[in-house]
Amino acid sequence: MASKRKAAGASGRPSKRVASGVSTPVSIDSDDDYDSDSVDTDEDLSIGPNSAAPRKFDKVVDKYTPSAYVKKNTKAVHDVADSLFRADRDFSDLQLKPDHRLRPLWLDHIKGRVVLETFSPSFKQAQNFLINIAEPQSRTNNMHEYTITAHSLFAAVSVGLTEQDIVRQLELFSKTRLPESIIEYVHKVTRSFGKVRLVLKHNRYFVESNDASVLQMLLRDPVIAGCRVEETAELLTEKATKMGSLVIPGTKEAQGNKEAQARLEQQQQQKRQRHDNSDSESDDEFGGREAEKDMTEFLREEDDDDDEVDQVHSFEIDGGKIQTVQEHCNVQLELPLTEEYDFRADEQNATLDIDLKPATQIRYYQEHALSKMFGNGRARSGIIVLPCGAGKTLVGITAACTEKKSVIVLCTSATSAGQWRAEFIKWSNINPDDVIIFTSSEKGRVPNRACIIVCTYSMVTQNTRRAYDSQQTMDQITGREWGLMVLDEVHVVPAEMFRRVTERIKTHSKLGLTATLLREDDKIKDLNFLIGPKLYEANWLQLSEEGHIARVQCAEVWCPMTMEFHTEYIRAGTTNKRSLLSIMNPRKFQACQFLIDFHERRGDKIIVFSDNVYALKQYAEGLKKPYIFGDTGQRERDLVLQNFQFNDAVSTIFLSKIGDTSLDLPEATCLIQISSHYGSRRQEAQRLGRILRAKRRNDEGFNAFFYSLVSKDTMEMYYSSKRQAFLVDQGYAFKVITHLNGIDSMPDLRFAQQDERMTLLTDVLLQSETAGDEEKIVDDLFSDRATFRKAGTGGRKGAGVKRQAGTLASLAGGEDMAYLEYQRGSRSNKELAKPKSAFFAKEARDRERRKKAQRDMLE
DNA sequence: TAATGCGAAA
DNA sequence: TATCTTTCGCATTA
Repeated sequence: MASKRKAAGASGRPSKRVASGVSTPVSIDSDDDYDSDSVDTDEDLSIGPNSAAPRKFDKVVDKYTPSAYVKKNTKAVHDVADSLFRADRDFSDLQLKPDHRLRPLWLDHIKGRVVLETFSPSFKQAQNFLINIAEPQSRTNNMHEYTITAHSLFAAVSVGLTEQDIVRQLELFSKTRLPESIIEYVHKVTRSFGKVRLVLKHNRYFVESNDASVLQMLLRDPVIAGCRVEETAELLTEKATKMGSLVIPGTKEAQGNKEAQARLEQQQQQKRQRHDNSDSESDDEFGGREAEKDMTEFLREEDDDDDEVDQVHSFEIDGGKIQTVQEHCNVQLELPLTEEYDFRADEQNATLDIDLKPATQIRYYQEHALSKMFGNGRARSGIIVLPCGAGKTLVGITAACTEKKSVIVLCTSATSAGQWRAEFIKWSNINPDDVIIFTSSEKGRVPNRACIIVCTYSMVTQNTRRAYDSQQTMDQITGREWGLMVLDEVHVVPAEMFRRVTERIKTHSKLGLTATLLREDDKIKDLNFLIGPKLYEANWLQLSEEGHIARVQCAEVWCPMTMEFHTEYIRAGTTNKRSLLSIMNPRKFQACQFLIDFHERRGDKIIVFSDNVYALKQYAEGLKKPYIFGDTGQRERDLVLQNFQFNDAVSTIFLSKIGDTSLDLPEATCLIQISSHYGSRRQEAQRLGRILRAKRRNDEGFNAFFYSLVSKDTMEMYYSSKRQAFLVDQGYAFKVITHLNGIDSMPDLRFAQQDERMTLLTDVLLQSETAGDEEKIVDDLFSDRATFRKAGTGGRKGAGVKRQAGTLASLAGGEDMAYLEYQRGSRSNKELAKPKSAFFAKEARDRERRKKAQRDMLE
C-alpha cells in the first residue's frame, strides 16, 4: 500500500516538468503484459566483461560495472569502433516489443548504455526520467546517449526513486524487454546504498553503519584500513541515535526534544506557507510537500527495515583522509558513502537565528531542488544545477534558513563574496553582523556564536604563508564544526587546489551550486565524492518558456576567410598565428560591424566577447566602442559599465574573458562572440548566461540573441561545434548563418577595400610574430629591470608590450610583405637604440590616448 | 593604497 | 588532438 503511493509520488515528480511544460502527452501501455519468457535471456544477456572484471568487494556490490571495467581495460581490450559495432549487433539481437515505435529507449546491457530517440512521441517523459537515473554522455539531434552507473543510480536513490521505480520505468520506455542483467545491476547497486554513512561528530569523522559486517568488510580493504584512526581493533558500537525520533514532517512522532519539535513545527509551517505561495497556481499533485512526505515515509520504512538492531557501529577515520576514503568507496568499491545531516537533532552546534523574510517567495523549481535536499527531514549533501539568473543564491540562502546552523559560503571572487553577503541581508532577517566576509581585503573576525562566513576558495585553500590575521581567522574556521557549506560555482571544486576545502572545513552538509556542471577535463565526476550526487538540474529551455529566464536565439555566423588571410593561414606554422588570423579575418570584422549596427538599431544592448586581447582592441578601436580587459583599471571599468547601463548612446561594449566571470554585468540583450577559449563548453554557457537575466524577457515576443562568429575553413569551426555541445544538450538550436543580408550595401563597411585588408594582414602577421618573441624583446630591452613578467605567464605589463608591437606595425608601413620579413630581423636592434624613457613615455601616451578615446565615446 | 610578484585555473 | 593566454586572488613592498 504504502509502497504503491511512494512509487507514484517519486516517479511522478519528475514528470511535473512535462505536465507544466512542453510535452505532448502520450500514453504507452503498461509493460505488465510482457511475457518474461518471450526473449531467451540466458545466452544473449550474459554480461561479457563481468567475468573478467576484478572482484574486490563482491559481497557489497557485485561488479556489473561495465564502466569500471571498460575504464580500466579500454586501452588493452577495446577499441572504440569495435565496441560500437558490438553494441549495434547486440541491439539487433534483442527482440523488439510490438509497439516499439512508441518506446524511445535502446538498452545496451553490455555497457549500461542507454540510447534515447529524440523523435519519439514519449521523448520528453523518457528524458525526464533518464536525467534522474543516468549520466548524459552525448546528445545529438536524433539520439541521446546515457550511461547507467553506480553514481547515477546513487543520485536517483538519493532523490527518492526506488529500485522498483527505476526498473518499472526502464521497462516502460524500452523498445526491447529489459535485460535481466540491468535489472540485476539496479537491484544490487540500489540495495547497497545508504548502508554506510560518513558522519561528523564532535569534530571527528566516522564511518558508520547499522550493519557491522559491512564495516568489517570495508576494513579488510587496505586503503580504507589505512585511513582509520587506530584506537582499538574493535568497531565502536553504541546505541543508535534514534533515527525515528528525528522529527518527521506531518507526523506526531517527534519525541524527546520539545525544542526541536517546536522548531520543526514552525519550520514546517513556513515551508507550507512558502509552498502554498509559490505553487498555488499549479496543480499540487507533484508538489514539493507531497514529494517530501513520500520520501520521508520511504526513508523511514527503509530505516525500519534495516534497524532491527538499535545499535550502530562505526570506526573513526583521519579527518585529513576523508577524501581518500570517499573516493575509494565511490570509485573502487562503488559504495558511495551517504552524507546526511540530522540537523534537527543536533544540539551540539548552536542554532543560527535566520529566516527568510516573510515576503520572500521562492519559485517552484527552487522548492523542488530544496525538497530533494531536505526530502527526508535531514540535509543531504549534493549539487543543484540552475541556469544563471534563475536564483541560485536564493536556493543557498533558503537552505541556510532551513538548517539554521552555522554556514560557510565559498565563492570564486571577492566581488561575488560581497554579493552573497548582500543577498543574505536582502532575503533573510539575519543580523548583518552575523554575516562575515573573509577575503584578503576584508578579514572579519569569526565570532564564537553561530554565524555565516562568506569567503573565497583561494582564501581557504591557500598553502603559502598567510598574513597573521588571516591565519587567525583560518584557525577559527578549521577549528569548529559547520552545519552547512555552500559551494558557489561548484564546478571549480575538482581543481587541484580548491578540492582541499572539503577536507579542511569540517561540515555536516554540503550544497554545491552551479549553472554549468562541466569541465573540459574529466574531473567533474570527482564531485560525486567531493560533494555528493547531483540532486536537481533545471531545464534551461523550460525555464525560459516559463519566463524565468530569457528566450534566446542562437546563431553561428560563418565568415569566409579572405583569400589573403586564408593563404597566410595555410602557411602559418603555429596554432597561435593561425588562430589570430582567423579571429582577425576581415569578413568576420565586417559581420561584427554589421550585427552591431543591426542590433543597435533595434535598441539592443550588445556585449562583444573576445578572448584575444589584441583582437579585442583592434575591433573595439576600429568600431569606436569602449572596451574592458584585465589591464583596465577599476575606475575605467566602472565608467564603462555605468555608461553601458544608463547611457543610451553607449549600446555596445567589448569585453575580454574578464566578462566571463569576474564582472558584475548589467543586463544585455545581444551577445556577439568573436573569439573564445578553445572548445570550452562552460565558457559558452556562461556567456550565454549573460543575457538570460534580461528584464524585458517577459515582453511579448522578446528574444535575446547570441551570435558566434566563426571563420570558415579554420579550426574555429571545430571548436565552435564543441563549445555548443552543452547548450545543444539543453535544447538550444544553433542556426547557421552563411550570409548576412544587406552586409554588402552597408555604408562605412570596414575593410571593403583591398588595401585596407592588406594593412590589416600585415598588422596581424607582425603581431603574431612579436607575441612569441615578446620575452626576448623584453629581456633585451630591460634586462636590468625586473618589472616585466615573463611572457607565457602573461601579466599586466604584457599587454603594454603588445601595444608596442602594434606601433611597430605602423612603423613598418604595412603595405609590403617583403619589407616585413626584413623588418623582423632587425627589429630588436632598432628598439634597443631607443632610449627607455622614450619607450615609457610612449607607453604613457598610448594609455592616455586610449583612455581619452574611451571617455570621448562615453560622452 | 597602488604596484608588484606569485601561483593557480580555465 | 592538445592547445596557451589571460585573469584572478592573495601577499608583500614602498
